[in-house]
Amino acid sequence: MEVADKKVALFEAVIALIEDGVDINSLKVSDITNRAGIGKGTAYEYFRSKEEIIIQALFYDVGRRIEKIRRLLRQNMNTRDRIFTIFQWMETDARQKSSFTQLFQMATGSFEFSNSLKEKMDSQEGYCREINEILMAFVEAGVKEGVFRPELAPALQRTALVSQFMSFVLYFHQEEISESVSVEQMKEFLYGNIMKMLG
Amino acid sequence: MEVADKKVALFEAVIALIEDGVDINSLKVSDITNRAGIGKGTAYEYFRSKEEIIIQALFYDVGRRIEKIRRLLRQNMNTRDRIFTIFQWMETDARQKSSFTQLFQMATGSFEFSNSLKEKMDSQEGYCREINEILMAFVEAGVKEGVFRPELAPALQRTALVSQFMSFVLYFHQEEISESVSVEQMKEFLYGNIMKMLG
Amino acid sequence: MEVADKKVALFEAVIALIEDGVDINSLKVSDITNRAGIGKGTAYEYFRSKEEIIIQALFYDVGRRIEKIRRLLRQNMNTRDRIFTIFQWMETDARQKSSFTQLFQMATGSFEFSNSLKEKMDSQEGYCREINEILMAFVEAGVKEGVFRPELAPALQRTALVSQFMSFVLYFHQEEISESVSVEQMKEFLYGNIMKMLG
Amino acid sequence: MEVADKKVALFEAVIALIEDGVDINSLKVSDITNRAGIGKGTAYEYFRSKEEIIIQALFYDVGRRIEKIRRLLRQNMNTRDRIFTIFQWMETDARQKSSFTQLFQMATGSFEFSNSLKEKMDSQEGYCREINEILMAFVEAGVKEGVFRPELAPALQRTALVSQFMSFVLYFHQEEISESVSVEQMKEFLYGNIMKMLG
DNA sequence: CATGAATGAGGGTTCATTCAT
DNA sequence: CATGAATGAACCCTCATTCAT
Repeated sequence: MEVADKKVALFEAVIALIEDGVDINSLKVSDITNRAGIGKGTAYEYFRSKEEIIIQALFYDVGRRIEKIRRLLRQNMNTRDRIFTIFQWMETDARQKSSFTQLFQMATGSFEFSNSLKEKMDSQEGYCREINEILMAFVEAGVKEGVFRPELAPALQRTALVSQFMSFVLYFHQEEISESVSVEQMKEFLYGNIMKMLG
Repeated sequence: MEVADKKVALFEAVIALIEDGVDINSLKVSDITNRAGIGKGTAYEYFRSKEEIIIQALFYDVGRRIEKIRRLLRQNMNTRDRIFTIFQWMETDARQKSSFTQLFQMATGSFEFSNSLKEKMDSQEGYCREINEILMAFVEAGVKEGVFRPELAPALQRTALVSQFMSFVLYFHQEEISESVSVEQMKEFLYGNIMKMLG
Repeated sequence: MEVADKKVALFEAVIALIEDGVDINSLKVSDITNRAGIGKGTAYEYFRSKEEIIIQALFYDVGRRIEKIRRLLRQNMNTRDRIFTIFQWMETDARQKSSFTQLFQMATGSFEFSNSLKEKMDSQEGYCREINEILMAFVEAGVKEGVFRPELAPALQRTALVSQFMSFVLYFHQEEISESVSVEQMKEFLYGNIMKMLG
Repeated sequence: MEVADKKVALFEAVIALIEDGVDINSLKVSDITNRAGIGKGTAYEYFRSKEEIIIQALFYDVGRRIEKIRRLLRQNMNTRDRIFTIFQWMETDARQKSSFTQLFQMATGSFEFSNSLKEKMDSQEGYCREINEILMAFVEAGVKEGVFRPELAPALQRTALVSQFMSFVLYFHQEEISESVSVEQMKEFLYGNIMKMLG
């Protein structure tokens, strides 16, 4: 447990730094360990390289957040509530410079980080797959509930869903629109869009 | 003009390297100048730092592509044709690791590059505004044409539009779906979504 | 006694590692203590530094081996038998990467180990003196026995002796010759050389 | 040629440091470049690693010295003169902590330096072979001249020769003997030994 | 102007040593 | 006492930037 504690302390430090706006590519080991309140050398008792720390930190964070949304969605509710639950979750957990954004960038392929760690990047798909599973379950439940059209290919339904969730992320990054449209209005608009596309 | 030539040569080199899959954060000055076929020191005759080169290169590329889509959209056509024109443009110009993707990442905020250059990042909004203008003109034309509902706030119409364009980018990054759904099917699906949301 | 046991355990570990082919300059404290089966910190209860451990280990090993050859040579025998006894001893005790080789390298001066420990290096001459005593006693006995010429300065006689013993060490390091000449042939050749030089 | 100059400057710096008594294993890149009068980074324009610098420096030095002894031995002379020529050469070129000593230690196998460069160590045998060739030519010439017994296997003749040359090196490292026996006396003694063994 | 050789600041990593348990 | 987790000094190497030619 001690070991896990130290690892987690480093993870939290990485996440905190990212949320503070430090670019992932300019994170220094000393920054991380200082933030974690431990010595520079100590990090190497638990990880073999800086990259290992950062990547595992991202995975740790994303995993934690995915677990959370999973738990939230397990509660019985209808599709509308589920969609708003996801909006709520994104608002608190997947906003800004969080590791969710990092993940998204991984998905678009530009997060290379280092040539030697592409292998690890593949296991990242593990999380993509997890997210995908959540989305597919979401789609399935919507169909079962009778609010999503069953004849539409699930992959396309998922695409439509994701498009509105991405819009929600973008909303937070566009000062201009977030000033003229309230969060609640935006949620209703996006929800309406989903229903128009899939209903 | 000589000067502009050298600058452009450097820009093209940066763009070529990015399209070759080199991560933007691991671009080296020597790589860029070698690719541009000029001496390493020469780059510093025209730019004050590596970051200046790269950022201006991205802007150069994005600007050129925006100019292209502007020109394409100036041709008289209906909304459907305009949407497919944009799809077409994205397919050839904004695919992969292009500067469009980079721009998108700038938009989501994680492309910091360096703490000392945040100021330059702000001028990036210049391009965002340009893109925004294009989109707003697009919306306006759709309304004028009678295919987009006029009562919907333009900012929301734009959001809906962008969501489907983003989905198109994502489509190219998801092997799983790009294998089961053809590009044409996806275009039709996304077009349909736009019409459902805005029509 | 406990204390001595721990020290000896560390010495044996150092010697074992050297005989395993680990370079003396890349020995790590953790390697040594792991091999000795004790905790890393414990080593510092008995020694002030890594270098102290290693140097003392070498001395311990060399001292033990010298004691052995002393004992062997105390048995009454003639010069020829004594020479072959030394060959035999070298074959089993002073071969390979043993501390004898290390000692030899100390003698040729290149084993510095660290600038701060030159003082300790001087005490190393203690062992040189011991070896020297053995050799001088050897020479004296040879003269007394009447097989070594008495008119030759003992220091020179010793030089001649050592030259053939060194050749024996070298023999083990030259695959080319150790394949074409058997150990016994080599011993006879070197013995003959000694007699030619000193007889 | 410029390039070669820089390389040679680094080689000379390494050699000078070694002759100053700095241990080969504690040479720092900054020491070397400071001594060579160039910037630290510059070394990496010509070599890929510190080890490459040091190893090539040793080879450079040994090669140069071997070339010198070759040239000296090419002059027509009898065996006695050749032996004294080698003594002379050792006195000026192969004394002390020179790269010759380093080479000798490589030969006895304890110069590991680094695990990743064992391959290069094999090419070191190139020099061993060169030295061997010189010695074998020496033996052959002695036999042809009629001063070395032809019936003795060349490998054994070489062993005998080397034993006395090694004794000469040792002589310089033993204050005790170098104080009581003059260099010339030692040379005559060792020469006499060679003739007794091989004549 | 154009160059690329030279530079050195900066950062990742190792490992001897310490000290709280 | 014994331990091994924690530490940070030390060092190799990279690469953006400079400047003499």
